[in-house]
Amino acid sequence: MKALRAEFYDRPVVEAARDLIGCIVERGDTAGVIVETEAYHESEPACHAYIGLTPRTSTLFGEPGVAYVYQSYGIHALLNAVCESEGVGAAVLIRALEPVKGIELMRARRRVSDDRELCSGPGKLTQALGIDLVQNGSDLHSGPVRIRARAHGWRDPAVVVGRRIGISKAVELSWRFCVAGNVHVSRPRPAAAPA
DNA sequence: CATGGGATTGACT
DNA sequence: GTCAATCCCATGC
Repeated sequence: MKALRAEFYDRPVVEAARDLIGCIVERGDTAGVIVETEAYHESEPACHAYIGLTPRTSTLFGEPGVAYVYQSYGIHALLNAVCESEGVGAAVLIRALEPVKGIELMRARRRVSDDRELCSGPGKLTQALGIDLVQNGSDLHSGPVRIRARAHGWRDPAVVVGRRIGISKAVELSWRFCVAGNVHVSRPRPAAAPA
């Protein structure tokens, strides 16, 4: 299982968001399969890069294949994968994982009784994997946070497309991608894929 | 330097 | 369903 190279991320961010579904995020002894993503691009106002290059957004405008980690609501760290060419502000928000490795450690960090609560949200999964602002700007190919290619059984996942969550601008864009019917997707869960 | 707004979560009614 | 927690950073005086 190989970590994804920078070329994977150096293309339209919506394509990368769709194709990251089924890939694996690994951090130390913990790992999970990506089951939910959202795309953000400097051309639309919901993206942090919309305002232009600032100290906060400099990671977004940097090299593709790098982690953009920022603090939300003062409490949560949110993990993104920087996409498109250097100089273009775009990233994929990792919104949910299906835990596959280090589940005991995740339980200890999250302190929840239901395993569906371990990684079913962007702030939950960073807590479960021990990701914080220190990892902002780190390389997703060499670690400490790595994203690996799809494993067997995830080569062609059923993906549901919908509107992004928790934003007030550019809500009409259908840039959210979820694995159909997966219980580890965050709420609100999208409708099942049409037959 | 002071202010205000979140790409959320968890506790509570 | 409602709502507070809590802090980085962009903006404005």
